[in-house]
Amino acid sequence: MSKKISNTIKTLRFFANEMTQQELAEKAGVTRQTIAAIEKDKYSPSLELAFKIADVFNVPLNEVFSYKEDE
Amino acid sequence: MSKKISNTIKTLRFFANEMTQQELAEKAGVTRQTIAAIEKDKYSPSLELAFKIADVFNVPLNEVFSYKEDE
DNA sequence: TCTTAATGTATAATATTTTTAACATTAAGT
DNA sequence: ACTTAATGTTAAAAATATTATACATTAAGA
Repeated sequence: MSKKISNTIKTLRFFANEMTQQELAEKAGVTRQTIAAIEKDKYSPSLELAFKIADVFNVPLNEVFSYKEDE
Repeated sequence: MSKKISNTIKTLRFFANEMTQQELAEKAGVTRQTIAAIEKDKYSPSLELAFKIADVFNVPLNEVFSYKEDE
């Protein structure tokens, strides 16, 4: 009944030449812990950070984050 | 040189039978002030709220929010 | 086996978003 | 002119995201 945000960051990192969390963090302008927390769904990022992460991978935001019913 | 988030909430409200800020706020589960602040670019919402707002209008997130170079 | 890079995790401090409450202004209808 | 709904706006509190620091674990290579 309720929707949740999920993401494909780990996969995207893997296909981006196995980019590390650290590298992604630097390119997105945040710390490694922030990336780790988001990857593990500890919390959902700000819209701005979501856009920045998508930009790093050169994909639209909806290829990184989706909002769907959680099964 | 820097990117900024902009949104089309006001327009979307207008085309959604002139939905008020108050109605949108209720449907998105936030207060009217939050909608007003976002409409006026006082700050960018959380990713979750961005998704909820898009859901209210039944459009993808990128039809509500965009992240582009500011002129 | 030893090192090292990468990741997992936790906690307290800081920053940002969101709420609550309040009052002002605008536009429309009567 | 009066009323009312909608919006503009502000300030302080509460909630959530992010940082900084620190230490543990894992996997891979020398």
